[in-house]
Amino acid sequence: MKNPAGTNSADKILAAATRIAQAHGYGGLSIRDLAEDVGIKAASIYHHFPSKADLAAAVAKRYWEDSAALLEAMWKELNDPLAWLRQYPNTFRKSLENENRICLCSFMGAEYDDLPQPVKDEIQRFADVNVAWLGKALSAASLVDADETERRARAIFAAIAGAQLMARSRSDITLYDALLESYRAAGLLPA
Amino acid sequence: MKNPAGTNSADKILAAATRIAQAHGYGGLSIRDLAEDVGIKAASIYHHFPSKADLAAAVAKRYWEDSAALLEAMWKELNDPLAWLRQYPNTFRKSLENENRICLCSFMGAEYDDLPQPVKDEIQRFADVNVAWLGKALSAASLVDADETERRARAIFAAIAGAQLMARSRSDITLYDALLESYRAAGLLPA
DNA sequence: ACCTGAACACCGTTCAAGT
DNA sequence: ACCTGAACACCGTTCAAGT
Repeated sequence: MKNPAGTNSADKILAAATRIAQAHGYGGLSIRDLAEDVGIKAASIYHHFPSKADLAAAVAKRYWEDSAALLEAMWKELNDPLAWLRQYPNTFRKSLENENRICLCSFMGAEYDDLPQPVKDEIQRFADVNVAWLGKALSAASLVDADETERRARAIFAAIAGAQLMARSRSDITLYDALLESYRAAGLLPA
Repeated sequence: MKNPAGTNSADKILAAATRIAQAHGYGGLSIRDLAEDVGIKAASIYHHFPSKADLAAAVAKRYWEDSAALLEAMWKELNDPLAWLRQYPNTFRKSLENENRICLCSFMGAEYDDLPQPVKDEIQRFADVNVAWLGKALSAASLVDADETERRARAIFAAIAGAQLMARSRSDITLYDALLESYRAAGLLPA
């Protein structure tokens, strides 16, 4: 590695592109704006990534990799299964705190029809990683029957994505908290 | 009224624009494509709607009005509170059946940052109408405490939107059904 | 390797001119 | 009233040419 992480152009482009895509989606990710953000010309972006599709796929790949690392760290940091499930929604809350952004996976889920296949694949990996982690946590907590953990994990993931989306469309992060509290009160998540 | 509903140009434009927006969003709604869909030239769209923002606001307005009428009809057709709550997710299922489209409100919720204010307002009305209806149904069913109905109604709406989004990103309508079943098993919706 | 000007195809929008 | 071709200023994207 020549440079520390985040200091070379490709890293800067990926970081800026992620921020833009979380607020404006794939369609709203403008190469000209992105280039200006990074401090180069639009055409120069294509020196680092062969196309917008490749760039977006790289963004989505790094996105789920970072998410996996974060979940792994949380797993090691806490040792209470209920604490894992308590903490989990916070990663989605962070996006809203970050200027009302949402999960890349949610935005691109909406844009699904217009996504290049490689981007679709990486986006699905994000959901897979999250659902798998939730399944592990649910199993450890012994909250639902073994043959129901996978289904429940998916339901929790979908419901949290929906809560994030609704909170964004009201620009109201307290709505996100209230929705999560309702999920807990209803029994979808442990109280 | 000169023509039956849906036969004049403005109606055809609104219907086509709605379909496009449910698949590609506000940003993905191209006036040129829309015009071709309707069989006129792009410039002619502006004879019926002064701007894209006005068109989108009209689309969103009609969308929640249609939704309100549909919910009203369902209310009158069935007389069992539990049947209302059973039937409700079907309206969202219909969008997915219709070539993997999603609720206009969900897509534009993601695009929130890029929406003209009049469009934002109409989109919020859709959520308001749906949450209010769900609240009425929950009250009638006496499923949750009176001071919890509003919160629960919002939670159900958000969770269903999330399920629809996740199902779209997998192009898998059976996933939508499975998620709804999990919500019921978990206690978010009546079984 | 890294960057760029210029070109291309597209977009929302306008307008004068048609029926 | 309703429609249109042509034009405008713009933008994402590409590519050949620079250093």
